[in-house]
Amino acid sequence: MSPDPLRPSDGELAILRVLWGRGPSTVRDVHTELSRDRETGYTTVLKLMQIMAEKGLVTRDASAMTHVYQAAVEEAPTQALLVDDLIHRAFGGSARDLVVRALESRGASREDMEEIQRLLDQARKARP
Amino acid sequence: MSPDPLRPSDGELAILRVLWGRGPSTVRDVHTELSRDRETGYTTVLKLMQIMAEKGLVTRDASAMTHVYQAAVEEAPTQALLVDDLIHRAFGGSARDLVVRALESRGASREDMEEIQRLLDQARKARP
DNA sequence: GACAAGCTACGAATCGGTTCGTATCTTGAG
DNA sequence: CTCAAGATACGAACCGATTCGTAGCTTGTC
Repeated sequence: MSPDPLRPSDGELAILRVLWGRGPSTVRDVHTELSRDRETGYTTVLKLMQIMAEKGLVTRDASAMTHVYQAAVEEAPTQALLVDDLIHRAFGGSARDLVVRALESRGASREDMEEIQRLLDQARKARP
Repeated sequence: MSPDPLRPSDGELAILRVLWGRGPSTVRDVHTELSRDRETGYTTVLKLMQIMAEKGLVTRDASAMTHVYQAAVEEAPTQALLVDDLIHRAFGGSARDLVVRALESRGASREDMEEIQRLLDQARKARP
């Protein structure tokens, strides 16, 4: 029986994003990267990554003294999981309502909208 | 100095959604409504709503013995806050990427897409 | 081989969110 | 008035996530 797909916490997600971006990395790599944004202790990151390994969010190669970690979950499905979660928690299950809010957000530029337009056209053809 | 806008937790959001839907409600109203989905104790909901009142997420009318609570934050801005939060935590700030994932989600029907299409057209006219 | 630097392991403290038991108050029915 | 039902208040426990100090293990350099 495989465990339910895991919902990464805030800290876990931050680490996953580094791993997705950099590929296999050491704790130091991740810590250095995260330190650009937040002040955070080295052993804090280490501990978190150890826990993530236990949970199956990352795998690690411990053959060398300095372990090398790798994301064990893919970016797209994880994002989809989080989006789905929010859709249910805050939008009563309506993906449309979430998209509406996202487009209202100041984060959505004209180019974004054109990109989305294109994706919509594609989706329509694929799913007529 | 007004406090930062509050990010409601899971439980808080569930309660807010009831208040948004029902309008001013008693603890019992909310508890009854929530009990459709989850088994949850009455005093648990009570306590949570008391804390939310302290935080300013809800207001309450305590003039009668049975207090009446009301959402103190609006639905749309709160949703926008949560969407923005997710955009930054999981999508590196790209609203577009979030929308893409949302549209891929099984939750987005053809009608949703058409609705979104319409919204996009509107948005384009408004923001040329 | 001894040391310094860098690494992992791990226990403990903390924190916010959540849950619930219990005490106390209010009110309507009899 | 008395009692039972139902409400609020509040402390305490619990839980998962996070943080960090400290101990102990490698390894490269001299």
